[in-house]
Amino acid sequence: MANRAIGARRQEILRAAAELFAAHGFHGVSIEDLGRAVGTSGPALYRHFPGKEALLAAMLLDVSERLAEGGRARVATAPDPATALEELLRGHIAFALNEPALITVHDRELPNVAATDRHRIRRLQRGYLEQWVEVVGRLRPHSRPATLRAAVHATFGLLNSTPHSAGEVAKDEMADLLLTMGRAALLAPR
Amino acid sequence: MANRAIGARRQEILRAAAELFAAHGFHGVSIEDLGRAVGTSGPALYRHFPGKEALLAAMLLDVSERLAEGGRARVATAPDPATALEELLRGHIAFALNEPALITVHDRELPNVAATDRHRIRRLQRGYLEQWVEVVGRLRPHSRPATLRAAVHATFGLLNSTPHSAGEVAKDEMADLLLTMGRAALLAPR
DNA sequence: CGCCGATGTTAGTGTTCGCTAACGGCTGGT
DNA sequence: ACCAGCCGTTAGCGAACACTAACATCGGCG
Repeated sequence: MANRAIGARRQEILRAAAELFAAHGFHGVSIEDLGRAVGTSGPALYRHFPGKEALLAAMLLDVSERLAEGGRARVATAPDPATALEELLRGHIAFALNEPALITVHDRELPNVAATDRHRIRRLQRGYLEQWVEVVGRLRPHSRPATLRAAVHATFGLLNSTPHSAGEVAKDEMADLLLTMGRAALLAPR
Repeated sequence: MANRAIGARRQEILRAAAELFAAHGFHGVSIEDLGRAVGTSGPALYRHFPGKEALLAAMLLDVSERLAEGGRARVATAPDPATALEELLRGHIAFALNEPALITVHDRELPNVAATDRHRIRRLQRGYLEQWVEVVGRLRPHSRPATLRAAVHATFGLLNSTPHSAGEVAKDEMADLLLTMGRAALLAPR
């Protein structure tokens, strides 16, 4: 069985596509560009994805699932809300630092996928956000849910800004910095 | 003199273009789309801008200048670093809340302008960032400049996330929330 | 050997894009 | 009245785009 490397090409394409989409935007990357990035030329991609839009959908679906699943696992094993928040922060920061291109595409290109996939992805994203809201809500019982949602969203903006300031600061220090800033931002208002 | 409304059409086009670029990305908007958004059809735009790219450049240049100039004015009249930071935060938040489309385009579409304009815009952006770094540096004298730059960048990410969570929370409350979160994030690490 | 599924190639199709060309009114100053 | 400049229009051009069609290569297995 050659199942060993099944989908290996797919993953390689997705990774390369993430870099290109992050750098130039979905509409700024052509099928030819995508092919060239993995050593083939153009239409070879249609052996792995039904189209450009479907490729983006697969990518966003994967990211959203990984974020939501990772968050769930971390929250489930945390003994208290404070630890849960700590874990959510660490998980998200690790993701943002290790796969900056994916994070960038994840919060920019949703409008470019077909309605069916878009709804599934949005539900996953909302589920992830609600995990955060619930945890922070226990630490800030006097804040309205709408306020909490806005605060969590703002925190995502903070954590996801990593790709734009890469390189200047070592990864470990950056992780510490983001953790401190994120925690302070989320818990400051009360 | 009809100088009264000189450039009025230009401004109208820029405003409409900002909305479209923010929603669909630079490459996701056609000249026809831009024309339709201001009631004309397509090539009429070439009476006001030499091309699509130049239109984006004009837009980004304007935003960057307004941010840098606004920051300079606010810092200059502040009696101490703490007040200066407060003013920088308030200014940026007001901008982000009042012109969310512009803020979005401002930190996404820089790569899409020609090299000459890109360099001018980047210098303005860097100047704005350095104003923040200098102010925060006085409040955190033990932090390295690189760390401060990363922290300020992350704060911009936090403040600019507004467009993505619009509507759920009233503008005034959102402004307060962002101010508190931004200040806490920037001052937390020491 | 022969076949088959997986994965690539090049050529070509219809559409859309940014932009130019050529032309037409409307308006305000002399 | 006339003209100059501003601001629109439609038609069309060449290039780039997403995608399809038809064919080639190759490894594993009966």
